[in-house]
Order: sequence, then C-alpha cells, then structure tokens
Amino acid sequence: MSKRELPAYEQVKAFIRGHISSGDWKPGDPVPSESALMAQFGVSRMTVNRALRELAAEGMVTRVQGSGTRVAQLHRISSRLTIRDIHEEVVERGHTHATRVLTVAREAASADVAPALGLAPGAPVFHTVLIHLENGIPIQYEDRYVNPAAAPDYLLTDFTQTTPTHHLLLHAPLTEASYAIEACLPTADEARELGIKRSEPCLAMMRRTVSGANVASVARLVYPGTRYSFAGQFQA
Amino acid sequence: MSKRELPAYEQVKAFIRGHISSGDWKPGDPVPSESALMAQFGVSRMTVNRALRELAAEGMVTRVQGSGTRVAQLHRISSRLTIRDIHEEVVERGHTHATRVLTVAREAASADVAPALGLAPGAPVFHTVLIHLENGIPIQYEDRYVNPAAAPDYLLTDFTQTTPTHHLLLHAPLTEASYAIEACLPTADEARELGIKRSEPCLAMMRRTVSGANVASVARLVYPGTRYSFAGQFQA
DNA sequence: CAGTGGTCTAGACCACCGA
DNA sequence: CGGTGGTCTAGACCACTGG
Repeated sequence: MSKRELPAYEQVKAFIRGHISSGDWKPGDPVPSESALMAQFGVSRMTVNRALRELAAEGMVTRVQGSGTRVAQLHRISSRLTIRDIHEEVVERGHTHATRVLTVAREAASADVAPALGLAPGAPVFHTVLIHLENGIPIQYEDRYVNPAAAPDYLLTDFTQTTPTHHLLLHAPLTEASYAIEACLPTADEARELGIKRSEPCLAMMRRTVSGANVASVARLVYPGTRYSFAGQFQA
Repeated sequence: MSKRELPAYEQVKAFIRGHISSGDWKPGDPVPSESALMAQFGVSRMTVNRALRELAAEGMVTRVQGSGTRVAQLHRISSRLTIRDIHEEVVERGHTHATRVLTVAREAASADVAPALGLAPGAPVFHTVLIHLENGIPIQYEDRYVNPAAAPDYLLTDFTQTTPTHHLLLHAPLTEASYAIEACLPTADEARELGIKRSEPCLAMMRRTVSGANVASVARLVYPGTRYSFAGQFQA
C-alpha cells in the first residue's frame, strides 16, 4: 500500500525542477543532455526524453534540436485553462443551476455580428439571451449568436435543460477559440436582468468559438463583479 | 524541402481528433485500444501511447488503467495559461514600458497580510506599490507584499529597471501559484494614480505565489477596464 | 482471467547545430 | 564533424479493471 516510488521520468523531472527552483541553475544555463541524464540516472533515453519533453511543454526549459536544452528565460509557471460549461461548474460547487430564457430567435445578422461570425450582413443567425442562476441568484448574462451552418438544430434546444455551451460542444465540436476578459459596467438590460445596479462593475467575457471551417458562435458573458470571479491555480 | 510528412504519433492524434470532431465518436464512446491502433497504423505501442497520452493531457479523451480510453464527456478545449511579466508583455506588443515607484518599504505585517504570507502578524514584510505604464499610460497598479524569507534582496531592486515579477521569478522561482480575477471599482488612491474616475470599472487580479516552502508574495494588480483585457486563445 | 493502460529498455535512424 | 534532440521500434513487466 502507501506510497509507491515515483516513476523514473518523474524523478528526472523533480531533479531538474529542484536545481532550477533552488537557483542552482539559472535561466539560460544548459540542462544536462539526454545522454548525461541517462548515465546519471541509469535509465533509457526514452525515459529522460519524456521528462525533458514534459518540462518543455510546461515552459520550464526550452529545447533546440542540435543545440541542447536550457533553463527557460523566466522559468514560468503555467496551467491549463479550459472552456467549461457553466452548468457543470455550478453543479461541481454543489449548488443548483437554473436558466431563465429571455430570447430565442432567428434574426438577420447585424453589421456588428456578421463579420464576427464570418457571414454576410443580413444572413440568418440564431440569437439567444439567457440568465444563469446559481442557487437562484443571477450570476451570468449570456448573449450569444450562433452560426446556423455550425449548429442547425440550435434553436430546437430546450435551454432550460441544456446550456448553449453544452449543445455546441456536442454538435459543433470546437477546434479553436479565443476570449477576452474585461471589466465594464452593465447595460440597462443586463443590470435589470441580473438584479444589480448600473454602477456595479462586471466582468465581461467575449468568446468566439470555431468549429472546423465555420465560426460556430460569438458570445458575450457578463458576470456581476460581486458574485463571480475567475480563479485558478498553478502547480509546478 | 517544404512539408515533411507528419510524425506517426501526430497522425494517430489527427485520426482520433477527426473522429471526435466529426461527431463520429460521441462523448463516452470508447476509443480504439492501444493494440488496435498499433495494428491499424502499423506502429509500435510507444507511438500510439504517446498520441493517446497527449490527447488525454489536452482533455480530449480520458484514460483509465485497466478499463480503456474514452472520448471525454465534453471534449473540451484548453490552452496553457502562463504567469508573465508585464514588462515582457508590453515590449512584445512593440510598446514601451515604464514604472513609477510609489512605495518601497519594510513594514510590519498587518492582520490582513500576515496570514496570506504565512507569517505572524507584526513580522517584517516588504511592501511595494508601483504603477506600470504602457507608452506612458498607466495600465496597472501593483500593490505587492513579499516574504523576506523568499526574496531577502527584494528591496534592493531598482524597480524602475526590474519589475517585481522579474525579480521574484529569478530569485524565488515559483512552484505554485493561485489567482482570482474580479471586477471592482478602484480605491481613491488607485483611481488617482491610474488617472481614472472612481466610477470606472477595473479588473483586479489577486495573485499569490509560492516558492518552495514559503509563500513568496501576494499581490493585487488593478487594471483600468478600458485599457486592458485578459485575452487568450485555444487551439485543438 | 484476459484485456487494458503505465512504465521502461536498448537499441536505431534522422535532422539539425555549432565548431 | 561530433553532439544534440526528434522520432520510432519490438519487445517487456506491472497494476488495474472488468466479467
């Protein structure tokens, strides 16, 4: 039972991270070559290669074929950031999630929306506006436009049961996405539906998702500043 | 010259991603086993193992020893998020970065700050307050407390030349970090130094970094909402 | 129990870098 | 040119899952 010995590649990673964290090896310094580490640890090259490859993926070291492996300039720390479904997120906190549906419509793309979706102005687009509630309290105003080519059945969804993100992840698997997080004041509509004052600062996330050849969707997600924060952590 | 054929493990990844993206394989469906893929592609097990391991790291599939590999419930998309030095960030945009130093002091830890740094109230801590300017315009108010044990030379730094993040990444390599992003209104001090109105919403990032056994630093970074956003993108 | 994935080895060929 | 990393193979042993 209890603790098993760490896998060899993890031991190699720990060794290198240790020398970097302790300041022993400084940014730009060379890390021992694969063959040197093979000899030192008495393991095969595939094993040290995996260790170094994973450290490179984490940004701790940089590798150049023919040249060698070096400690990254600022040995940064990084973590994975994932697009998640807000329903999952709320449920994971042990809370209840509900949705209030404000708009479900087929519209002609405005001059603002059309280019973002890669469509001509006036082309048909799907538009939904919903409020997401956590334990009955509004936490997100979701204003979303969807490209019919990417998700033809979008409007048939019962959005009180399935979130747009969930539907889209299932029917228009995404291949690419970009986002921006800003601080802003809510519009009059947003403030009213979220039940906050117009002077209360909010987080707004603009998100654009691509599925294959199509832009699948563009969304503006507004969160009351006092009720939500984006949090995360990193582990070396 | 030109394009070389993709490595075998990338071909296996592309094959699997294709079946998932096309909706051919749905969430929860089993992915062919390593031995099946070996036979299908005529490659060794190490090769298909690497492909599946990387897809699992990206969140496309989940693997359970003894059970098998399946398409992830929501084949999410994710990217790496990295702690960066604001100086780097600004310079990378081709702009000039400058710093205005407001406070550099050794203080007794307040009841708020002490626990966050893992120190007793009243213990000495380093405190800096700076403004970061991009092309002369204030974009970040940085209020930071540093644990002397983690970076004894912190106060000797010339903060007009070296950012706190840079100093800390060099002298107290981080092993762990957590952050939270919120929307808020600036304090009177923050508004004055940033040159904005007190009613202008801001992004505030609270960041806590750990270096080895010590909490290295806690910082509050305030960005004017109209001048800054956190942006990123994902690629499958 | 058979089948799965987790790890590992001892070779190998290649492309690339720097001297 | 020698040394580096990028990739790959054909085996192997193990731990775990499921029926």
